[in-house]
Amino acid sequence: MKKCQSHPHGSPELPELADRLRRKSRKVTIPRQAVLKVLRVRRRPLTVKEIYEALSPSPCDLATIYRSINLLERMGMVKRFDLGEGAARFELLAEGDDGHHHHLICTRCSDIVEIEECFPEELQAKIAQRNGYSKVTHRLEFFGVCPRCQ
Amino acid sequence: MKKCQSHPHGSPELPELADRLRRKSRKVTIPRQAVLKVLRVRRRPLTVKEIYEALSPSPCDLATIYRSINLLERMGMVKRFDLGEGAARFELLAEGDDGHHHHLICTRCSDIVEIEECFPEELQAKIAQRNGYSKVTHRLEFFGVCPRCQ
DNA sequence: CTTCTTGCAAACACTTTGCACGATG
DNA sequence: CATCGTGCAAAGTGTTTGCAAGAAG
Repeated sequence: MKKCQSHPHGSPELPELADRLRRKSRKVTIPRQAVLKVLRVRRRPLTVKEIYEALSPSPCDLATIYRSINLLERMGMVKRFDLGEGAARFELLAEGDDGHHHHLICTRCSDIVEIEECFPEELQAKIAQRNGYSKVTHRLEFFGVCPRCQ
Repeated sequence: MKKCQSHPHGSPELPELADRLRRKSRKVTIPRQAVLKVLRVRRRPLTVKEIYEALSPSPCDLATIYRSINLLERMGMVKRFDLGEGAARFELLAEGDDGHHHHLICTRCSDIVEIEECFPEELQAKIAQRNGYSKVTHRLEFFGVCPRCQ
């Protein structure tokens, strides 16, 4: 009797995720479903350790989470972010979404807000051109002190 | 008979660096001078391993490089960059320079170009304000394919 | 001669991998 | 039942730390 939430935040539902796995002839296993579920329920980008802890009291091996998350990343279902904390963070991606967006992170409590703004395209084009680079993208994250930590 | 180069790229000279150390009552040791020298001669941000290799055939311990670089960072003489490669990179800072700038990195050969453009201030202010964050900065790096790798 | 640094080795945190057992399709 | 995934343990990075020997001021 599971509630049929309509994609809050654009998060795909679990059955859809299972489908995506099957379509690529990947097995839909307990750990993979669990990882997807955690990523879907928690909104902010999670570290592997956070996923692991969210999975207890019936956790799976850390190695399994790493393998799952890497698979999901290769399949384009999950996006990896490096917020410079030493550990990578992962976010669920809606189908077709390339996941390009940025975050604002509280340097005190690690609260994370998703940001819609992006680096201006014309400016990036100018940078690419001036240096003769092609296929230029960027990685951009903001840091500050959140309201509650001030 | 060392050439008295005038700060290319704004890099401080070695004696000046030694002075900065002494002023903070830190000892001017062989390894520290060596690390500073490597950072000064090579222009691009270097990893600890690169510094280590540049130091051979008379290298010092890796731990010493880590300790030196951390000290120099705390003293504001060196700036750490996380370009998402797993290993941090370090650049020499001119005195007074906070080192805030960005890079364009070739995803094929890891060539690194320094970029003068920055994320627009008004936009950043807007982001900070909308989310109630204070003291907001950003980390921004560009990735692409350099002319030679295309 | 006192204090700070170094080298070495061990310890750490995050992540990956080899292999035999186990579950999925 | 063939294939793929898991748990476990070990190994691999990048980085830090404890400690005794050594160098700088």
